Amino acid sequence: MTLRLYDTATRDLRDFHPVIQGEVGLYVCGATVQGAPHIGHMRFSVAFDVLVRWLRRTGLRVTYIRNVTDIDDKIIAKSAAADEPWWAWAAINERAFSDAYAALGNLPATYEPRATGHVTDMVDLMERLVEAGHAYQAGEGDVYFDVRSWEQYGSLTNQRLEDLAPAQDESEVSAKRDPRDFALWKAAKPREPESASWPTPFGRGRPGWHLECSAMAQRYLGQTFDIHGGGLDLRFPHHENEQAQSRAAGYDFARYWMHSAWVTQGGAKMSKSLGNGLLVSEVLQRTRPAVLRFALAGVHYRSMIEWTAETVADADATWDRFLGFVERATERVGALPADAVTGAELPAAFVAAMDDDLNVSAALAVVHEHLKAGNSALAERDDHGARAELVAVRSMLDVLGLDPAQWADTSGDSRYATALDALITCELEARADARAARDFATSDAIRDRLARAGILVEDSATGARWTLAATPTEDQN
RNA sequence: GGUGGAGUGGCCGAGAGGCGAGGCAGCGGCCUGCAAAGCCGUCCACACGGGUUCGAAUCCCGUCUCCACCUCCA
Repeated sequence: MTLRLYDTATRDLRDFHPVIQGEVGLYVCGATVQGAPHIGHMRFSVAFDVLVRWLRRTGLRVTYIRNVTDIDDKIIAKSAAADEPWWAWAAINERAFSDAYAALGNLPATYEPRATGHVTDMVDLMERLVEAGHAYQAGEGDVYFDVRSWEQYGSLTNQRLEDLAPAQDESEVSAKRDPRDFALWKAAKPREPESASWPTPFGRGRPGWHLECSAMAQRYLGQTFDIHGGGLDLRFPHHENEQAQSRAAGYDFARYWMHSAWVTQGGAKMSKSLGNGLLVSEVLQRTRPAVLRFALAGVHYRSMIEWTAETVADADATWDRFLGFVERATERVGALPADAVTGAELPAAFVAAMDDDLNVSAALAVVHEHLKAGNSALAERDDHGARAELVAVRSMLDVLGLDPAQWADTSGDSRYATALDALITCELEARADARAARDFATSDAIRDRLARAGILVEDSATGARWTLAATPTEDQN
């Protein structure tokens, strides 16, 4: 069984064969750090994190590049409005993105290059394109890619040049040979800070968005690499332009193109301009990070996720089921060594699902089957069976970045947890005594009192255990 | 207008010619002093209209609805 991935360029599933046996180069377009991340931004990061985890789990060595676009029109405009230097504004938001990526359990990228750190690479690429006759200087220091010089323009998104609507910005059109030509380089403007421009043979200016990614991908992954990813909305013009300029410069560039779908609200794409962007930081105030990750990662990466209260509630319930089993099983059979999870042989059905273009829904169905078997084993006091299913469940969830044992809350001072457990154990002992004496009024009063504090009591086959309520109850604020 | 995608049971969501997807909620049962958790059962759907086929949610033809990109966007 080989991995099959949906290639946006060919619009079908293709067997995945890396350029270099055993290694994968993956470039994913990261964020333009003009503002704080909303949950829609996390969709791509989670989707490609699952891809990276799966590739690595199957034994491939993955070089994962996720760039940061830290110079662009909006960053300059917003920083000016906020009276901050553009680079400070970019840094603040880059930090917010990094925090959000980490909070959702995304593995760090191998390298996370910033556009401003690769200006010379971009200028080199631009000069090469000008020399080859695929780009030209216009006006003060603008450099454009000549789309008519490149016959294959439009091949990524299956569009013909004559079908593309011409750009509407009249002021820019004048300098271009063709209104569909796109900027490789933008001349410095008098009102913009001088630090936001760099010298080039064509004059001072700053890079266009598309050029950045072509240059950085080549710097870290070479002239030909395996997979280029990003959000679906980047297909055109961004990725089309990247491919055109890279190939026109003589490089093969990406061999597979993958695009993740987005998060919608009321059917519309979540975005700040529509005012429906839920900030990650806001959502995490009332939703456990693992639940947010599950909500984003539990659906196929090419399907839209309509975000409602029920989306979160569903994810919450399922996560509790995962967590509950792993905790109960671990209490019974003891903690598993790390390599028992990461080195376990995965159920064949799970492998088949993941190999089928990362079909996480089908993969999760396999998880649920093993979870059910594990719960049954626990009920039958079959420790061998319970352990085997614990290994299966945790190893599968680990591939999705959702191993409950890894999401255990280790924040804060463990002395508090120990003290809390001791106190609750006292309560549970008192309750057990009352139950033994068939004084159910007392035992229920204890249970109710704990419940009001957000502590849930379960009577398992081997005695009472307690958990914290998943979501803060309604009376809290 | 061009390009790409989607419509599956109360809800979420896989599948893609015959075999139970899975989950949530509901209902019935088991377990429990009662609960909770868990387990078992139940709920048999595929936008619409035709057609092909022994057999279609899955193929073909037509229709409707929705979304996205074509301007910055994960």
